[in-house]
Amino acid sequence: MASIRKPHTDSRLPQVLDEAARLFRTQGFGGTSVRDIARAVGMLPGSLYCHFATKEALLTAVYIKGVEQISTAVQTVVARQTDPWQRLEAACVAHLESILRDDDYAQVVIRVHPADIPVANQTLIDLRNRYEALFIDLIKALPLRPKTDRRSFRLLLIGALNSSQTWYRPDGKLKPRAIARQFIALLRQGQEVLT
Amino acid sequence: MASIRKPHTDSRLPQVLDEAARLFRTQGFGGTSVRDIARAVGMLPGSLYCHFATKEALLTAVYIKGVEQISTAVQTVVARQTDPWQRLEAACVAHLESILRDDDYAQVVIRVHPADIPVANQTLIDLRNRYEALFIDLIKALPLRPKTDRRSFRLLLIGALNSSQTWYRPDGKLKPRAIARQFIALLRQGQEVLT
DNA sequence: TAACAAAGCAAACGATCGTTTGGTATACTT
DNA sequence: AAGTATACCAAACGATCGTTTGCTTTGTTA
Repeated sequence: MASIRKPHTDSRLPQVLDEAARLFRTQGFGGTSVRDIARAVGMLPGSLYCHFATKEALLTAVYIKGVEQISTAVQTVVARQTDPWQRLEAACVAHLESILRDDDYAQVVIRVHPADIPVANQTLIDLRNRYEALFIDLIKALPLRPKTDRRSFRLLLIGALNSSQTWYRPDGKLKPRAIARQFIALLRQGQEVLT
Repeated sequence: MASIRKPHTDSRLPQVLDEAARLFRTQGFGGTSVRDIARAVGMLPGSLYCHFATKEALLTAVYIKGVEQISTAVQTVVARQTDPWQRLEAACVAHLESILRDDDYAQVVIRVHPADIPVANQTLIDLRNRYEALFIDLIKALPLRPKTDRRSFRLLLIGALNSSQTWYRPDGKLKPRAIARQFIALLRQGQEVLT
C-alpha cells in the first residue's frame, strides 16, 4: 500500500508556476531563463529543480494548467447557451478573453509553439489537441450547408482566433468580444438558408 | 562622387542566406546557432560577421528576401485573374504554396515570430505588414455585403492561412490549393446575394 | 603594377545557459 | 519523540552561445 504524504505547506511551487507563466507569456520560452523565474519567485536557480526535472518539464506543467483553465472557461460559458451558433460564439469569446487578456497560462499555450521545443514537442501538441477537441463538438452541432467540410471550418476559425495574439492591442478598438462576433458573423452568414 | 565597387565574385553570401533560411525554417531562430549556419556553408562561425553585424541582422536579411519572394509570387498569380474573388483565391494559393512547400525564406517570415526577437521586433513587424498590405487591396476590391468589416475579414483570412503552418502535413489530404479553395468558399458564400 | 578593400581563417573572449551536488532546516509521519 | 522525505540554499560545473580580434588571401580598382 502506497501511503500519500502531504507536501510541505510552505512550498512555493504555485508561485513558481505563476511567475513562469507570466514570463513565458511576455518573453517567450527561449527568452526566459530559469534564473529569471527563480529571481521572480525569490529563490535560487537550482531550487527550481526540486519541482521540475528540466526547464521543458516546467513549461509542460504551465501548458497543462493553461489547457485546463481555458477548457474550463470555454465549457462554462458554452453551458449557458443552447443555440449551436451562440454556443460557438460564446466559446470564441471565452477563448479570446483567455489568450488575450485574462490568463497567463492560456496565453502560453498559444504563444509558445511546440515546434520550438523539440524535446517536448509531441506532449505539447497533444495538450493543444485535447483542448481543440472541444471545438470539434461545437462545430459538429452546427447546422451547416451540405458538403461543408467541418475540419476546414474549424482550422479556419481556430487559426484566426489564435493569430489574434500577434495583432491584438489592449488599447485597440477590437476587444475580444467584438473579434469573436465579427469572425462568427463572417462564417455564419455563409450558412444561412437561401430563401 | 561615390564609386561603386563590385563585391568579390567568390562570396558565399548567397549560400549563407540559403542555409540560414533553411535552418531557421526547420529549427527556428533560437534553435539555430551561428555555428550551425557556418558549418552548413562550410565556413567558420566568425566569418559570418563579414556579412552581418549580428545574428538578428542575418535573420532580417532572410526576412526581407522572404517578403520579396512571397510578394512576387502572389502578385504574379494575381495578375492573371480579373475577378476579385478569383484574384484573392489565387493569392491565397500562392501564399500557402510559398509558406508550406516552396520557399524557405517565406516560411521563415511566418515561422519566426517577431515577438521572440526583441532587438529586431519592429523591423520584422514592418516587413510583415508591408506584405500583408497586398491583401488589403485585394479585399478592398471584393463585392462584400454592406457593413462588412474588411479589416476583420483580412485578419480572419490571413490568420487562418498562416496558422496552417502548425497543422499542415505534406503527406496529408489537404494540399495548399485545397486549403485556399475551402477557406475562400467558406467566406465567399456568406457574401452571395440572397435571391 | 601598386593600392585597396572585401572575404575568410584561426583562435579566443566573456557571458550566459541549464543543471548538478552536497548540505541544512523544517514539517509531516508513525 | 524519532525518523524521513521535502523544500530550499550555496556554490559550482560543463557546455554553448554570440561575438571580437588579428592575420592572410584574393579579387578589383586606378
